[in-house]
Amino acid sequence: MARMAAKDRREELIAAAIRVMVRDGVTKATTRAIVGEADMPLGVFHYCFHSREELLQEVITRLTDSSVAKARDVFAAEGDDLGTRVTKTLFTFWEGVELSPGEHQVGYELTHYALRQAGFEELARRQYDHYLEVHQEFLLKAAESAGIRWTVPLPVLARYLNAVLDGVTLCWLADRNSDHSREVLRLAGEHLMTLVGEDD
Amino acid sequence: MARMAAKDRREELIAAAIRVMVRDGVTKATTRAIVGEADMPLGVFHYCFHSREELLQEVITRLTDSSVAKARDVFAAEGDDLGTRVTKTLFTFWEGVELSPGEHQVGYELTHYALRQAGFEELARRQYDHYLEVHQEFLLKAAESAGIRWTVPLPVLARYLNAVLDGVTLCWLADRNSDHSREVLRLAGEHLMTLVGEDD
DNA sequence: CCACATGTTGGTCGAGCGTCCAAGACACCG
DNA sequence: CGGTGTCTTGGACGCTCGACCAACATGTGG
Repeated sequence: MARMAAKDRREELIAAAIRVMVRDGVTKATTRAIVGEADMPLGVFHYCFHSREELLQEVITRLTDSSVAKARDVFAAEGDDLGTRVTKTLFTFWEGVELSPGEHQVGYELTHYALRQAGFEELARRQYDHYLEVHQEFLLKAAESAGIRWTVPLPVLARYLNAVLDGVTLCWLADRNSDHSREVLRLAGEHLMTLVGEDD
Repeated sequence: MARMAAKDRREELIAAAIRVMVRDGVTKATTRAIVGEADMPLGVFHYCFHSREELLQEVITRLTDSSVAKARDVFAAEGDDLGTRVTKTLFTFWEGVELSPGEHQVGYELTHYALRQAGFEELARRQYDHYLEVHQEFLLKAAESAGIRWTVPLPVLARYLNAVLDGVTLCWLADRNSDHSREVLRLAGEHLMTLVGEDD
């Protein structure tokens, strides 16, 4: 095998682990499956990682960071009125779900894994802290640029938004009813538009 | 060990499996952990079940049936106006979540397990079909006894309700923010009340 | 009382798992 | 050139898992 710095190999292994998880699920992402995906000999694994848990920890943070970044890109669009901006954001998010369901599925699987693994609960908490933060940020900026304020406390509204997106995704992963899922998003978007007040 | 019909032993093993899952998670529910919880010798397991998957299948259907039945009990209350009835239902559901988080956690874990296990996807679909059906039933009966109709198609509204509950629960399992979770439920309840029209 | 069905038990098998290690290959620097 | 630190590799370990089975115990019906 070509000689490579341990740091670089770590990155490739993390990427390979994510690919395996997306394709086959978190539980199937064994050390052997991961090095197999990366086409490396087994011994490499524990030369680059203290333990399998260390890699999993890394995967969780990378994956939430990347999905947070992806979400931030979603609401980059300026120049629309509040209503179409909210709608666009919701449906752009939804496109992402339908385009790559595996990634979202892995997100949930990792959350539940972390909640059960002693010492990993904190990671699950941080995961949702980030999600809530992103949604709050979106709501704040949208309100600012539209010159309105939300009539519901921002943390609550962010949690509501997060809940609807998570809930719709979860249900769709099970029954794949795209039409109804989109209708729910439309409904939630319209609801948000009823929660605006005059700017203060 | 006292002699017992295989059918009865099956039931005890299923119950033991559920206890293990609620306490330690689905992945920890190994054949050995389950017979240990039921205080039976290991050999019993494959005398009562073809395979571990057969038991898991049974656990999934039992657990969704029981949570569906529990949900049905929640909205038994008659004699209130629509608003308080909706509120009461949401918060009774929420009490159940805070009282026994493990059960709900297991529900999600089993969904994701089923979605990954070849031949089990159908079970995940059925699980959510049942949930949606219960929510739809609630919305229908509530509307009937209040003499109103919903201005949104019932399947969509049921999915919306399901999404909010699932999403709030999932987020709370990670960060345990009860106050904000309840505020979200209140918000969703108020939203529902804006979706009523005159009876037709 | 025998025969047959049903239930009980402890041990064992092979596979897969995370982890570890010794031995070698390679690169860089004094 | 020799030495030192970094990387590579295949194999091996101890363990847990789902599954299986032969031998035995117990109940039931003729």
